[in-house]
Amino acid sequence: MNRQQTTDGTGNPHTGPVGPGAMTAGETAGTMQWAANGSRRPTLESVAARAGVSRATVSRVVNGLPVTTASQESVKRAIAELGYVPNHAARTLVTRRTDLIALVLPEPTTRVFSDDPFFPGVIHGVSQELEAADKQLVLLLAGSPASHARIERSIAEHHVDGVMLASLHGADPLPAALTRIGIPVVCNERSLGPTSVPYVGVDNVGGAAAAVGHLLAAGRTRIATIAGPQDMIGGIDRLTGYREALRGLSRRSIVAVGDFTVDSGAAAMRQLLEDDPELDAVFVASDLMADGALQALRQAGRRVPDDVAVIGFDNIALAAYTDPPLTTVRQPITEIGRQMARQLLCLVAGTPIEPTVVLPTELIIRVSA
Amino acid sequence: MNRQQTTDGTGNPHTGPVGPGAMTAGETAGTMQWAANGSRRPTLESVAARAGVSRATVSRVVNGLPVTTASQESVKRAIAELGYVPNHAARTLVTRRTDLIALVLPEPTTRVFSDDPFFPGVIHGVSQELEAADKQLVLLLAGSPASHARIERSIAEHHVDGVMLASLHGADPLPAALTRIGIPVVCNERSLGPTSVPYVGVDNVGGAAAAVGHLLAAGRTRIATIAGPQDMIGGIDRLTGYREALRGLSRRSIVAVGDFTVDSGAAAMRQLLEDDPELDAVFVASDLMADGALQALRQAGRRVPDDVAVIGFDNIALAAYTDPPLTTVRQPITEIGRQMARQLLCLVAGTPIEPTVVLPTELIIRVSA
DNA sequence: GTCCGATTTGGGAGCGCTCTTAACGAAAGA
DNA sequence: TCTTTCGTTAAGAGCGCTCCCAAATCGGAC
Repeated sequence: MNRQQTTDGTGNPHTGPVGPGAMTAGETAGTMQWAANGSRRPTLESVAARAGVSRATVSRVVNGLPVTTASQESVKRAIAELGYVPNHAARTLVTRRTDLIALVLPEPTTRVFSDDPFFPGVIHGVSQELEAADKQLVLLLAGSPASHARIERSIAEHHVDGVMLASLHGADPLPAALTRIGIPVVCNERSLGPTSVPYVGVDNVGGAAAAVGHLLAAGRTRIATIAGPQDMIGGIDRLTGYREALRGLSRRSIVAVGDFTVDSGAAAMRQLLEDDPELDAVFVASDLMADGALQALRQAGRRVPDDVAVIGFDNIALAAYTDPPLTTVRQPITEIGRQMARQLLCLVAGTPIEPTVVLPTELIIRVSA
Repeated sequence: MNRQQTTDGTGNPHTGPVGPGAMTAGETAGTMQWAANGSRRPTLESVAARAGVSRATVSRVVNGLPVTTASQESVKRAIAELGYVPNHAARTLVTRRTDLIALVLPEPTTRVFSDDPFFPGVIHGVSQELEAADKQLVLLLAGSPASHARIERSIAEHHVDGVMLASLHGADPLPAALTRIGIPVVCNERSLGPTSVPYVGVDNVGGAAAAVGHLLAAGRTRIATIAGPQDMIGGIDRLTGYREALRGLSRRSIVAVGDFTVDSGAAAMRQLLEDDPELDAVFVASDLMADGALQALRQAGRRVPDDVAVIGFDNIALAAYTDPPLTTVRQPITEIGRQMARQLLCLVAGTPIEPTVVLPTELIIRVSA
């Protein structure tokens, strides 16, 4: 990392042959400087000229195709001497690959990166997998409808090789639009729209049912739920799991709906206490909402878990720090990202995949239930 | 969003003129389908042929350059009919712009996206600003040394127009390497290396001093600190602020060092209690470490804030939920991202900038001090 | 020494776009 | 009516790379 700046003639615009003698004594071989003197970066052509071979041969070396050892060596030396780096755009133009993978987060950005560690977790998993495949991650945050259009355009420009969609709302037209453009798509959770797209989901129903089962086993009798938004799979399926666990037990379901935020959880909890002051347990469809519910219960003078047991969903870091620490259903967030990336990479490579991946959830018992 | 699939001949490989009569009755003008029949996407050439003008004229329309109303209209119609979208790679090849901006996070990925909301916050700010400028965000997570090399290569490929570096450790060679490549760079906090790079920082010294001042004003006499890593500006400057506030008061400084994680904070706290059992206050250089410190104090049987006052730094969401809620120094994380992006966009556009931006910090008083 | 087959290499075309240059057409002046 | 001038448009030359195909080269067998 101690390269020195040189101003020799090798980086000049002329692309004619450059003899080996062109290097002056002051140069450090392998670390030549082409940016400093304002000249163009070296091209395949200039490397070829220096190595005394053709463009095609250099291209073969760069791409690891078979070449005789002799020319391989001279090419490699020329590459090192000139500091050649292939031009990404030129390569993309002909191969039609960009090695770019997009992750679309169609949430208002304020929600995406405020408290909810879901998206950071997904990004983490995705980037692990992409790094291994030597692809780059393009982050597309679609807060406004305007950016929705922008995303579609940017993808239509064939700017990326594949797209991951996380956390879709309702029958979002994006999966269908992207499929029509002919670009590989993988979703987080199944699509609610008419178009079916490969997806990676978690066992929301099973997780919710396990939570409610735990409450039942603890002898709770009036179990309410704070559901998530009913235009999202997570919201819908966790409510379904709650209902399934209660079905046949002649237990009435007591439902309020939130939008996965802390405030909506608190509001929903107040509503539930009003609807049924006798309730002794709540299954909440997200930890953030559960935190809001805990606050509301405290304000209402209910003790947790003595008076009311509370179970959340997600197992975010915050869950261990609420008062009391939150019993919750863990979903493997990082693994979702990893699996989405893995699936998409297969799709991009043309390898057939199992279009549906459902990851398990797990009940984490702390203090609140 | 209700396009229908058609299989007319317009999308065929031939690029000769296509008369207006080529559209069959079954087509929906403006929504033609070129991907479904496996043919190539329309090019400038095919749009030109259909509009009865030259490539150059279409290019002008696409780029908003002046063109007579007549040809403008026919071109726009042809673009709509063919569903033309410009090819990003081809454009990049000649303009040498990619409209891609990289954000490099040179942390072990596990730390980047686990509990620390610093990076999500920066990403949030950055993407707000980039969206406004119609640039795309490429996320480069540099966990291992191997990925360090990968990042340098990918940037050398002229894959992005500019780079933002967040949270550098020590004298990281990356800023210098990127500057040498000739690509605009903006850092988060000033560089510790020999190369000076434009940066956006926060008033770490002032924030730390304010925190310690608050402790002094509350009558605390033995004020310790848990410093951050001493190879990062945040770690160094917050320690400096602590020392400056104590200077001249003939107060001994009591220092332990952590690495910004919860566990290191707990360990440091235990060390401090051992070094000076009489201490009555701690300024901790990050909220995550402060949370660890709180746990350690609880385990040691010290009451907060009665026995020991604690102040953190960052004001992450968790700070409001610790036991007791944490008094801390807020730094405007999103604004850091926004400013970095704004600075970099200027640099990319060739506009001169003020190379140093320092954002204010603010003491948030809760319960712990 | 010659021939054939198998490798290896070089040249050329083309990916889709922008930008410069030159030709073109229309309007204005003589 | 003919020339001058201005604005518009068309054509062409790349940008740097990959890939195809033909030419060159090598090795071994006869």
